[in-house]
Amino acid sequence: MEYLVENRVLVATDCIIFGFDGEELKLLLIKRNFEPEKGKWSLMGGFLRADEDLEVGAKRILHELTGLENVYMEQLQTFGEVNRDPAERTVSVCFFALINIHEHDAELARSRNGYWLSLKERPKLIFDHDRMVELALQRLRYKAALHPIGFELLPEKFTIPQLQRLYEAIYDSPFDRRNFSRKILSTKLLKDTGEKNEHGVTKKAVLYRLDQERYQKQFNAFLHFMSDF
Amino acid sequence: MEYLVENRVLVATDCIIFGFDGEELKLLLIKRNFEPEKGKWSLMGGFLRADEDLEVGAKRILHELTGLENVYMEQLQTFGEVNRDPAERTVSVCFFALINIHEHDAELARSRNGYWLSLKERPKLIFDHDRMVELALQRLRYKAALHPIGFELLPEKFTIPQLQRLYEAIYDSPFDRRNFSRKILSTKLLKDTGEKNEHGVTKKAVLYRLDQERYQKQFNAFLHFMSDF
DNA sequence: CCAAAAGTGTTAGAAGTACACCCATGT
DNA sequence: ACATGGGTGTACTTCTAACACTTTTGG
Repeated sequence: MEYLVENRVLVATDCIIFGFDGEELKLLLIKRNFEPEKGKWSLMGGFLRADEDLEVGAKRILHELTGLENVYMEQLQTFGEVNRDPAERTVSVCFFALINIHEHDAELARSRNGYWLSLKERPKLIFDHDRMVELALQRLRYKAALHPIGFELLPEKFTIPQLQRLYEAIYDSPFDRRNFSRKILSTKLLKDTGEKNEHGVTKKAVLYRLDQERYQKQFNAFLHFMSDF
Repeated sequence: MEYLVENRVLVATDCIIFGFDGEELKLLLIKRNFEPEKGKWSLMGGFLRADEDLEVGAKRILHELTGLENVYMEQLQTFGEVNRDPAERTVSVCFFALINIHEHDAELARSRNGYWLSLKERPKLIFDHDRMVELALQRLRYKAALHPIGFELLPEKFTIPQLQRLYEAIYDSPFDRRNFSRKILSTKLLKDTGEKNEHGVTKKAVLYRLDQERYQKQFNAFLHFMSDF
């Protein structure tokens, strides 16, 4: 009795894609050139296929826009209000992804009408996508305060001041340089590469890379990153 | 093209219902007297109706088993592997609930074949329900270390030793009495009722109640509860 | 030589942890 | 009077937060 076709709904996946350009957090958003809501901005999304695992579907959708695989991606929440999509009953399982903004396939993104927009100054999005972004930001802040996920947004080699600018962007507030660097180094998650940043216009900063082994081990260890948060 | 009936799936809701009997954490589980998997144990679940918001559906399903409303309930995660339900493609949005075990409608639960079983010694559950319980416990531990949600599992008036036994059950490890009580009281979330526990066989402990006003305010404030965690 | 960003150390206060003694109650 | 569990204080250690000077580099 409960297995009626009328009770089946479309399951969609929407993806909040974060990037960092060295100055501020960005979102990869779609300027829709298709119906519904053509011409408006939305998250990247798509429908789950009948023969596809949920996580696989989410990764497929991310891949279709960025060309990337093996990306940090986490399930955020499922949105299921009856009228969230005016066209048809659709339940959306949201994911958020952290990617290195310089590594994605920019042409592919552009061909799908994807644009990197400032998180803070983003346009209004369709449906309940604004709520999704809000929640994703909240989750990112929460998570990044306790777990070392920020690195996912940076290139392989990065400096501590770069990392600090990232955290300042995430929390939209400044941190003390000395305390920040001490705290980060005390986690032992960074390895000195011996190299120095060539792009600096002043004193060149030391480039670090993640200590992958420790990173894997400590990932769920519940560090205490941003105490001021 | 994507709006095919074949791409529609059933959306179910499963609910991990936690309770605390003063000694250990319990789960409200269903001994299935219906197909599929008749005779086996499962979480309480049901299908989302086509005209029903997701959260409303989850609350309906919880209500059908416990008779309770206004329960602490939080979305856990959505499980969507293709073959998770062998009978038909079903995506399950999981919720977990914290309830005061003495307040639910025991007859109603029994009439639906609901039984409170020990979390630690629970039987194997059907489908991917064991994973759901694991994840729910993990989330409960995570959350309870930072937010004051434990109170949801206790009666309106409770003693600090009771609260401590609850936290010890959640983390399956002992805490120091003196530090625990100092830490809890320092949050200012408890109000002394002036009454004392009548059930004690030795010294009677002071009964507290939540300071609702502060509770609401501080709920998202990111306290640091169990530092030993 | 000046401006701009990187690197580093110290100190005071707060919070966390470990630990011991006294009190109230029922048997 | 004794066993059981409740209540409280103190000292030690660790973490956090605030803060200033020196170094490197390009222009």
